[in-house]
Amino acid sequence: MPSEQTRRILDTLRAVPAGRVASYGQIALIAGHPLGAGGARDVVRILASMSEQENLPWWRIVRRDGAIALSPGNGAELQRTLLLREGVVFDASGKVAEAYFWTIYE
DNA sequence: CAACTGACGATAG
DNA sequence: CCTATCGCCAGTT
Repeated sequence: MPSEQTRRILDTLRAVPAGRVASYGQIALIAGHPLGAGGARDVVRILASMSEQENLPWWRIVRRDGAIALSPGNGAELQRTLLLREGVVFDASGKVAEAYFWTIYE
């Protein structure tokens, strides 16, 4: 069973609108986690093991610099495809433009 | 129950 | 600009 904090993260993840992306640290911050870099790890672990069973939009989570976090061959290609399908655009370096990052105000 | 595992991120060099 | 390190700790095996 997920802890209270974990559920908060799960909830925050589900709040990310389609066509938008969010960083691990951002999710942690919104979920009220001890932040910086440590909190992001929680998001990572949670997504890494529970994304499938929890019905989470794991593909909308990217690194703070906008790059896909997954290793190539481990789902990175799939993630990129899913995001493109939602209207997210990648720049020449294979990163998502900052403009696509989610903000809690909308 | 102990060990293992990381989809990160900030900072320093 | 890039690489290397360190911190962080729940969830899975």
